[in-house]
Amino acid sequence: MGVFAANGYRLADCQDIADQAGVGKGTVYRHFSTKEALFSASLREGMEQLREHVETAAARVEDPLAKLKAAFHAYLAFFDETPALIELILLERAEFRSLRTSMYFSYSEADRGIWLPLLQQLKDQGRLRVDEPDLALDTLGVIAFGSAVSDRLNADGPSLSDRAEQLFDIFQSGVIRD
Amino acid sequence: MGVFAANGYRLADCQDIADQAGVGKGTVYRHFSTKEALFSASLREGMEQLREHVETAAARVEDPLAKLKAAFHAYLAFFDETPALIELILLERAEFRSLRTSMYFSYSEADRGIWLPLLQQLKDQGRLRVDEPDLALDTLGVIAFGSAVSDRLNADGPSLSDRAEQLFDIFQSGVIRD
Amino acid sequence: MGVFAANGYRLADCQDIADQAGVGKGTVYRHFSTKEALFSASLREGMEQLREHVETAAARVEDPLAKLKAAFHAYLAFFDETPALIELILLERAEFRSLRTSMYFSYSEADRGIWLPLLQQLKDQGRLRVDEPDLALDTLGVIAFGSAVSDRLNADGPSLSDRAEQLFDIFQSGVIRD
Amino acid sequence: MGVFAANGYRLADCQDIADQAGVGKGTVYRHFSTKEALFSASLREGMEQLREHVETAAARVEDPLAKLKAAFHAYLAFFDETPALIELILLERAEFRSLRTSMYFSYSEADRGIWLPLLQQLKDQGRLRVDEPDLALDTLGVIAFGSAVSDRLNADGPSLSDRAEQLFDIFQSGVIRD
DNA sequence: CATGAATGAGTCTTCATTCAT
DNA sequence: AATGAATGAAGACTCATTCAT
Repeated sequence: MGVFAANGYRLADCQDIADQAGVGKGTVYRHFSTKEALFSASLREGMEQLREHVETAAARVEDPLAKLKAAFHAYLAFFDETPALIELILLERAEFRSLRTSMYFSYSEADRGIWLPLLQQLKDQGRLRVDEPDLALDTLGVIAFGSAVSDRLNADGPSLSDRAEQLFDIFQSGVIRD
Repeated sequence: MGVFAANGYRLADCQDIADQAGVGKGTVYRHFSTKEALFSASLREGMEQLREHVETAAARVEDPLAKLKAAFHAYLAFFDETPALIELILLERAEFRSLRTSMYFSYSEADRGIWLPLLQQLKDQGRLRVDEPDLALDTLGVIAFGSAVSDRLNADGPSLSDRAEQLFDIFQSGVIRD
Repeated sequence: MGVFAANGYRLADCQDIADQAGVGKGTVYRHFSTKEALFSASLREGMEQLREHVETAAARVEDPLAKLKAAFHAYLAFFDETPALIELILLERAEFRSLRTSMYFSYSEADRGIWLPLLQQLKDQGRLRVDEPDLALDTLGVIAFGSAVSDRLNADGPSLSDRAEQLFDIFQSGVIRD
Repeated sequence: MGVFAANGYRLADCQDIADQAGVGKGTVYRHFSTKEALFSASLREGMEQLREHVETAAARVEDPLAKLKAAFHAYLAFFDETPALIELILLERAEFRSLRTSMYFSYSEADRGIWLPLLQQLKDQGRLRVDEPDLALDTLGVIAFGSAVSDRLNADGPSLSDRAEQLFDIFQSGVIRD
C-alpha cells in the first residue's frame, strides 16, 4: 500500500488507484479516510525518500562544496528515477490550491538547517564569492527544482543526471569569464 | 473575453468563467468549443504577453550580456505581476497530462532563436567561460522558470524582482571565488 | 416539480425521483440543493395542503363542535387520499432523527391558535365535560394522528373516512354509558 | 446480544451494533444472517416485553373496565421507559416498506383475543354506550399508539404517564357533557 | 446571436456482508 | 467459535456541454 508514489498517480479514479494497488476500493478507504489524505501520504512518502536519498549521498563526502555537489547530483538522479514525485508536487498546487504552503517547500525549509551550514563553512573559509550564503543556497535549490520541473514539462530533453555536472559547474563558477 | 489569464483562473467552473467575463455560459461556447480550448487560448495569450514583455525589455539594450540580463529581469518582473500564468503552466501539466509537450516549452524552444545568438556572440567575443552556449542558455532558463515556480509554491518568499539581481549575478559569476 | 409528495417517495434513489418527475438528475439539484432539502419541501407542501384542506372544511360550519367534527372528517379524508404524507412524516423521524422537532408538530403547534378557541367556546357555553380545553384538543389530535398512522401500518383496515364518524362519536361521548 | 431494543438503535452502523454489544462484527452475523433479521429480532423482543408488561398489569385487577384502564396505563408507562420501541416500530415502516404488515399490528391483532372479551363483557353488563366493542377497542388502541408516537415526534410534551389518566377519562366518557 | 435551464456521465465515499486467520 | 480486514455495490452530488427560446 506504500507504493502509490511509484505510479503516475495523476488525477486518478479512486477505483483505478485501488486496482493499481491490487485491493478493493473499500480497502483504500480503510487506510486513508480521503482521497486527499492518500495523496498527501504519497507526497510525503516521496519527500521522505528524496530527503534520505540526498542526505545519504552527501554523507559520503567531507568537503562542504563536494557535499553540496553530491547532494545536487543525488537530487537530480532521484528525479530521473522517480519523476512521479515532481508530478505530485505540481498536482498538490493544482488541486489543493487552498493549502497555505506546499509540502515541497515545507521540506525545503526544514532542510535548510542541513545545507546552510555548508555554505557558511565555505564563507568562513573565504571560498564564497557572494556575501549571503542564504542566497547561494536558494539559487542552488532553484536550479535543482527548476531543472526537475522543466524535465517533466519537456519530455524530449536530456536526462537530469547528464546535465547535473554542467549545471553545478555554472552554479559554482558562472558562465562569464573573469 | 481575452482577459482570462488575468484572473486566478485555476480549474474554474465554466459558470464562473462566464460570470467573470460578464456573458452567458452559452456565449463562451460560441467562442471556444471546449473548456480545454478556452484554457489553451488563455495560456497562449499569457505566453504571448510574456514573450512581448521580455523582448521589449531586451530591445532597449545592445550588449549581449546586458540584453540577457534585461530579459531575465523582465521575465521575473512579469511573473511578479502575472502570477496567474505560472498557475496556468502548472495546470496544463496537471490537467492535460496526455499532451505531448507543454506550451511553455514550445514557446521556450521557439525563442531559442532569439537568445542563443546572444550567447554565441559572447562566446565569439571570448567572454564565455563555458564551452556550450546552449547549456548556458538552458541554465538561465531553468533559474528563471524555477524561481517563478518556487515563488508560487512558497507564498512567503521575497518578490521575484527583488532577487533578480542576485540570481543573475550568480548565473554570471558563480558562487565560488576564483 | 411540486408533486413529490404525491408519489410514495420512500427512501428513493435521487435518480428515481428525477425519473419520476420526468427530468434529469441535475435538474432536481438545480431546484433543491440537497436530497434533504427536497424532502423537506415535499413534506412542507403536504402539510400546507393538509392545513388548507382541513381549514376549508371547517369554514363551512358555524357551531364549534360541528367545526371540530368537520375538521376531523376532513383530516382523515385527506389522508385517505394522500397517504404519502403520513409516510413523509414518519420518514422525517426515521431519517433526520437529529432534527429538533418534527415538522408535523410544528404545524400542529401553530394551528392550536385556530382550534383551541373552539373548545374554549364550548367550555364557555357549558358544553364541555372536561376541565381543560387544551387536553381535549390534544386528545382529538392524538386520535386523528394515531388513526392515520395506524392506517398506514395496517394495510388491511377499513378506510379512515369510514371510521371517522364513530371515532368522533367516542371522542364526544365516550364508550361508557353514563 | 438480546439488549438491542434498549439502546436508541436507529439505523445504526453494523459496526456500532457490534461495538455496543461488545463483540466482533462477525459474531453478530453468526447469530443473525442479516441486519434486517437482527432488526426484526429486536423489534420482536420489544413487542414481547410490551405485551408482558401490559398483561401483567392487567392481571392484577378484575373488573373489565379497570383491566382496560390498567392495561392502558401500563402501555403508556412502558413507552415512557422504552421510547426506543416506538422508534423501531416507525423504522420498520420507513426502512422495510415492502413488508406486508407491520409487526406492531401483527401483535395488536393477535392480542385482540385478550382485550376484546373485556369489552364484550362490558357490553353484556349493559355498561357500553357504543354498539360495537370492536370499534371501542380500536379507538383505545389508536389513542394509546397515537400518544406514544406523538410523544416521540414532539420532544417537549409532558410524559405519557402523566396524561394517561385524562386520556382514559375521555375515552370513557367523552369531552362533551351529556 | 445570446442565454441559462436541463442534462447525465463520472466520482468520491459508505457500509452490509464475507471469509481467512 | 470469534474476529475484523477486505470487498464492491449503491448512491448523492458536480459540472462540462447542449439546445430551445
